[in-house]
Amino acid sequence: MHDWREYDQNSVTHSAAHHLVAIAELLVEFGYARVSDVARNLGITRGSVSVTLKGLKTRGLVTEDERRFLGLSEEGERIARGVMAKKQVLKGLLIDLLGVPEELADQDTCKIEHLVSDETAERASRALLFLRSGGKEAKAFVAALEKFGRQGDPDSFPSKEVEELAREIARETEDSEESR
Amino acid sequence: MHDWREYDQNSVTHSAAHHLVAIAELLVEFGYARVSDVARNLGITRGSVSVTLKGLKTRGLVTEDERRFLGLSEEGERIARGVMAKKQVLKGLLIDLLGVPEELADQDTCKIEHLVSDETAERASRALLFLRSGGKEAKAFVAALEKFGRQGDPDSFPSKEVEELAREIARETEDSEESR
DNA sequence: TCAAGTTGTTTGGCATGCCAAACAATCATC
DNA sequence: GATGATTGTTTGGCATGCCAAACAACTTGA
Repeated sequence: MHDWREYDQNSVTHSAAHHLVAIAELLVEFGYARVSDVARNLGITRGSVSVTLKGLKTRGLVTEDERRFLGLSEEGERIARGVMAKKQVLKGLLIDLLGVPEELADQDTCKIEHLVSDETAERASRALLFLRSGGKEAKAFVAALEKFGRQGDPDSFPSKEVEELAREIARETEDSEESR
Repeated sequence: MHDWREYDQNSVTHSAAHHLVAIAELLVEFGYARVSDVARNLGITRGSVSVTLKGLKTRGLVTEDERRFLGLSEEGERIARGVMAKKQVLKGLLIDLLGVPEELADQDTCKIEHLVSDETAERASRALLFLRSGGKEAKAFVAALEKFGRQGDPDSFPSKEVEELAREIARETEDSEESR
């Protein structure tokens, strides 16, 4: 049995994460954030934001002053920073390592940003830092990978080659599970 | 404004994807799949599965014979294969490239498997195939990355270093957006 | 000042996706 | 063939998260 339903069993839901990030971004960009601003930023109605933020205030993640300006608690800011950092790192890795177009990298990471574990994100950061360190192994790898990538015919996913690869990985994983 | 709500705007939802994959897996492993088997595999009740599959049958993704044995239509199997292949490829990349422990790689990819675009998955496949091709650039890169990774102190995510990296990427992205 | 716009909230509605409980139908075993 | 277990379905309930609409409380500009 898979624990697959953990997909939103993080400290905050996908929705909450985005509300927090929106506030953080607005604070940086404009110096303030109100319900309307968050709604505009997320592309949803003020009513929805109002309701969601009520919960986040109760949970002590979001603050509001007497002039209805929103802020983030220490915890709220920590979460927002974590989500934002994950997104940027993953996006950077997709672009720099895999050569994904920026637009698409943005879409993909937007969906998965808050789902990736801290450890995986940390490791991704290391890889990206290494890639950007300009070391010769990094340069050689990216160059060789790009050349290698061109060999593939980009028909619809998954290609037969990829399916074979997937089967291989599945076999390996099963083996290691059996030996437990 | 972000298009962040596209996170389940794929051809199938996270839930549906898992139902399809469960059927596919059961068919391979046992040769048949019934509602109960799917429920057990997913860790949810038979009632929930019954309701969900009703929809998937209507949409022509799942079939059922007179003995209540479930099957996948061509389209359903295509989707299931795609999701499974994405998961395996991403998992392989996390393990082989980033050195993520298998258990964690499994958890992470389980959450994001059906959210990643075909193109990104295809590129990830290329990278993994290259890594496994045994070329000298690949070996040198993995070795150097592992060494490089050890330099970091794995405190809580995101470390200051990672935050700085994230800010850098954000700056680059903003620049490219402005110049549009 | 007062009409018009902006803001935040509340409410009822909808969709997804899960559960538990009650059923009916089928199998299995003695 | 009766008993008990397994199977699939239906139903009402709950939680999340969105919308639209109606509202009250403000700004703001002519």
